[in-house]
Amino acid sequence: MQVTIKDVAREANVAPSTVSRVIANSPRISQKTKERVRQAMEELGYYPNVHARSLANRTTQAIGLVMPSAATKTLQNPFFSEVIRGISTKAHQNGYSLYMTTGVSEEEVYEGVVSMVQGRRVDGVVVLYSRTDDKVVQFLQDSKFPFVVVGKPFSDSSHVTYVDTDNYLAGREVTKYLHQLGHECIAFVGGSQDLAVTQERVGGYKTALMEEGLPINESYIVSAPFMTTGGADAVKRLMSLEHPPTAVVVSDDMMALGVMSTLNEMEISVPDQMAVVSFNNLFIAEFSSPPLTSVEINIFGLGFEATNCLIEQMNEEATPYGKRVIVPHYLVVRQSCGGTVK
Amino acid sequence: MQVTIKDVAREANVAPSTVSRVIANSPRISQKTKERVRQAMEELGYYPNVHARSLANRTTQAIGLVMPSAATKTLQNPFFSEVIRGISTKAHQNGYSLYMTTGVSEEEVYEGVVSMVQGRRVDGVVVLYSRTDDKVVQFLQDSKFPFVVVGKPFSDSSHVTYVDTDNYLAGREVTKYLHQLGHECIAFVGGSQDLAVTQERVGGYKTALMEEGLPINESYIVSAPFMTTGGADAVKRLMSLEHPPTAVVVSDDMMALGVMSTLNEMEISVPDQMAVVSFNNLFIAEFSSPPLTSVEINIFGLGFEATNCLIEQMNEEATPYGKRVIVPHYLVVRQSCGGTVK
DNA sequence: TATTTTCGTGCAAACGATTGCATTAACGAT
DNA sequence: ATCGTTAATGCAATCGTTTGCACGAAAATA
Repeated sequence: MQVTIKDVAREANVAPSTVSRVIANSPRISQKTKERVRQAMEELGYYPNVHARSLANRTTQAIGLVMPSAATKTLQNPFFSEVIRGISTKAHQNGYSLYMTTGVSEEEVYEGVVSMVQGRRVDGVVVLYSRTDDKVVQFLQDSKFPFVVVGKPFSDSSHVTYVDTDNYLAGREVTKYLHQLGHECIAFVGGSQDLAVTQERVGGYKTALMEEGLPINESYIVSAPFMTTGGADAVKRLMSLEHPPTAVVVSDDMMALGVMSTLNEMEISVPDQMAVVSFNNLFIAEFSSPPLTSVEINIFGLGFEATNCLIEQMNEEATPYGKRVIVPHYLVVRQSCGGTVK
Repeated sequence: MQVTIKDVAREANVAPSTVSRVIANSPRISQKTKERVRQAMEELGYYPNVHARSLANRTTQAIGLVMPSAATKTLQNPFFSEVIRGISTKAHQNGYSLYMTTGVSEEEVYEGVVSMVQGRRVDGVVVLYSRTDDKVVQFLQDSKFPFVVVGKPFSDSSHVTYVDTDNYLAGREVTKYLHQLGHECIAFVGGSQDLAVTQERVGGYKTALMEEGLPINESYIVSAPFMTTGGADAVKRLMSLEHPPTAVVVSDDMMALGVMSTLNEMEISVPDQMAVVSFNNLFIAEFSSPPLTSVEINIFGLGFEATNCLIEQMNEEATPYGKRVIVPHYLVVRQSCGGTVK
């Protein structure tokens, strides 16, 4: 049977309430009693029952994680391990632990969130993706529950707190970078169009083209829904154009891997015949051949900052509504873009 | 304020206990009442408070995850995302959710486990790594708490339930495969020596050499503690030997990536001058250049099966102690080993 | 019709903490 | 010696469920 607070109380010759106050380190308890109680806790190997505690003080010391549905391949992207590492680091520092539900469909994920919020299983939620018209964000907002989004939420983003990379800027920068290297025909390969990241990055890409006086060619913009495998189709489509591009901006390292692998099969050499630049700077970027030039977006930092905001919000130290944090990024130049094109 | 069971009871004109029984779908409640109550729940948007529930029935419907400490790079290995995907799929199917603590040091991880077990936060635990002399496994065993290990636990493995690949066999097979291709000088690059996987795989490797009548050359066996970067040192050491190997067994795809990248820098071509084979068959294996020949170990399945065992154990349907499940593996041949060496 | 079963429900005691308020003892001030 | 303070602790209600047992009504049996 479990050791309860009463056992400790009995052992230390005090009331349960006193033990509780010792746990909370209340100044109202004398030093002497505290020591006696602590000793008793030690001896009996007492650990407070978290559920009793949560029930009584209406707090859980847990943060909920909302991930894309387990069915999708998205989850395989090391991006997630890394955000979670950031989240869990900050969470741990502040004594929170992590809680996750999953579901195979979006509907199930949604149900999971609802019951974790309404069932008071967590004190706050980090949402790890953002797509157009998302029920989850809507729900969290309506129930006035503390939450923060990693990435830019679509709906009403002015009222929700989120942590993001300036993807628009990053998209613009890499495109300009390619132009500086001498490329005039620059394509864009992105993930699912209803992800905010994709839209932002493609937006930056277009702006850059305009600013540099290059034409925007819609057939240069392709989206490949399935991460790596999708890359293959995208590349084939691009290369079969009358004027195939000489450089390509890929919206994710994983996808870039797929793109390069396909180019390799087609015996198109990177970077000589095709420059490739991508985003996220996952550790595999360093070890691909050729090593990828990629935008470091500090994924760990995104998770860490998000959790930071969430904790502020839960403690009601937060700005009333809708704080946004932009984590800085920078381009890491490796070999996939080669040098200047003559 | 939260909607409680009492509110529902009032609304439906029954006692709270009846509502509770409706939730549990007890056969003792008439169909008519059930409907009335369900309607009331619907109307009020009732969700049971999980903590009250856990407190009352001493069950949490949650599974704890023990991961290597967040400090290590280990966590970046996509291996983890994939096991977790397996775990969460099975967990979700059976109405369990996942709970994780982390810590920066091993000590903190241990403390996390203790308080999650003693605090009754979870009903069972999946341990995602196994090293020599592990306090966590020891503790779980001593407290007779349901748990299962992914990978082989060292201590007293006969009494603990675990799910694993036959790493010994796999190590033997790939080594023989390389020998069949004509290689005589086969090296082994592994991760940390106190991980069970490493020891098993190296064991299989040695056995194969013996069985094939090849000498065991200790300087051919190197271990590289830090995943990818470590690969560099390992390769350099191997290539500076008087008789450098012509093939290498690498104990993990990630590390193999590092190895190939270093070989690439040293202008040693894979597979022409060096054959590389590795384990895990992560999706990146397919997209590296050259694509990696790797042992598919069904990581998702490991997680899934582990959770399955755990659930059996928690329901006390399990064999008393120490069940072991071996998930089958097979070699996926791609291009990193080339064809037969003359 | 009287008596026993069965069925459907309610009562109230757990589960293991927290916390507002009451209580007691000690102590200095009058 | 009495009173008002203050400091340290205890009492008991509360958090929102579950569940063993009791109870009354209806159905089945005698």
